[in-house]
Amino acid sequence: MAVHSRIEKRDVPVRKRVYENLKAAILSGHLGPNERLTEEHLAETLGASRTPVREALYKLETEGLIRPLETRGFIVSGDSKEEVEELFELRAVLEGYALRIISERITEENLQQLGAFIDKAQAALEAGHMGDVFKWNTRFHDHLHELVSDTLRLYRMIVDMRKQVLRHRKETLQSMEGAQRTLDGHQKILLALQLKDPELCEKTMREHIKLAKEDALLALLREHKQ
Amino acid sequence: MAVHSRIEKRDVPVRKRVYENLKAAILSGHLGPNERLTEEHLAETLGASRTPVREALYKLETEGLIRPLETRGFIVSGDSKEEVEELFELRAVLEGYALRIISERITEENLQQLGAFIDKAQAALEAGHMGDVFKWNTRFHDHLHELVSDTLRLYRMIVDMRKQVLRHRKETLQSMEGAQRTLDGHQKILLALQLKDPELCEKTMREHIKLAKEDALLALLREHKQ
DNA sequence: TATCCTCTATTTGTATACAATTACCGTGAA
DNA sequence: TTCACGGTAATTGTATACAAATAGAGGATA
Repeated sequence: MAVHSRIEKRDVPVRKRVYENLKAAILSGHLGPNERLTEEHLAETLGASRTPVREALYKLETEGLIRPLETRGFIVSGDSKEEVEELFELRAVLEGYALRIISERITEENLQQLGAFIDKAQAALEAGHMGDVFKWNTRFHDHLHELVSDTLRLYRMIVDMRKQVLRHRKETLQSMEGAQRTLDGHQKILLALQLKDPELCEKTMREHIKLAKEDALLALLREHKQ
Repeated sequence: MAVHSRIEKRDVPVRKRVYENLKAAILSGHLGPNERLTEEHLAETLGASRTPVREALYKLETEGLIRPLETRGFIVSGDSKEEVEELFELRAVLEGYALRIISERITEENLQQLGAFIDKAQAALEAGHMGDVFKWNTRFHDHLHELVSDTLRLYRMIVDMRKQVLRHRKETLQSMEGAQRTLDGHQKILLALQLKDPELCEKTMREHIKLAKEDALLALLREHKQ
């Protein structure tokens, strides 16, 4: 019967739980930039020993969410203008390339699905349901990403970076005109895909993400001012 | 026994030493693809405990050099045609973008340095010193990479991927005509940089790496045939 | 012989122990 | 006050211990 020990424990590894918790705390802003992280303290807080904590920390480091201090410990990566810019620039390059690949393998069904997401987002926008707009836009991107999930490196990089972007996007999509601009971008992307023009696809996606970069930078500026 | 505090130990962390050793073993082919890695065994072999070994393993995993087995342990990543292709395609994209950035900030001094590397490689080639050709070509790329070392993410990605490439390049540059082609590529890159044309820079670097991809694939094919 | 089961040896996940390093704070001298 | 120094606390690096999970090798049964 191999009963899993006692009652409560799920089968999810502690290391994973710690990692997810930390990541969530950072991305949600609950752990602010430049906040100091020590193994012991985290272990205590999260109810684990230092071993899984330290493994989670190293993973977060390679993902760029935290960075090692000169001597000891880590701090949450800041969101300086430079870092945000670099993040978006890289996304532009990688997702641009991804769209190029996608354009060579996309099916009619995929195209319809993407179109449906755009329509739903558009409808939500007109109804003023900003939360839904965000949801369908996210679906749009996720659907695209799934189409390169077999090119593992690329997929991982894109997903990693996209997760981090969410931190800088907290208040970006709030404005109606910003949301409309995003949707227009998605429409252009869909069109490029329909034309099955790799060059155009890459270019369009790059431009789309560069626009998002501008929004993120503006949001950052606003945040710092207040 | 417990006292290992004699004179011998350098200050380099065990974890780092283990990581370097493993990486070297994999990249040199000493640990072949699909070779199974278990923590205990590695720890014993490398004269360390499991803790640093396991940290090194996780790091190698995120770098793509090894991959986790379904249930337990890791294996050295294979070099299937698909993986090699993906690796080079991504390098083409990232290094292409890097060269675009570089073109906007490169100095006259840098240009001369790069030119000098090309000249030295050319001279070595004509003298038949293939080892030196390789060395100067490597310097050429390293010098370029240093110029984006401040954009940390990009730099890390590029350096990581380049390390892995070396594995597939063992016998690539052996042929004279292959080496000459590489050198011509470097010359074109330098020219694009001198023109300070970002678009051309990106395009040229992409093409250069795609050529290298073809070489690597040919070498792989040869290897598998024999 | 084939199949299923059980028991054991491996192997990993997590916790803990301990030594080495570094930061931090307080005290005393200039 | 400011600087220097010394000792203590905090923190990390590594090793080890132990429990949980899995694979693999017989052994029993048909």
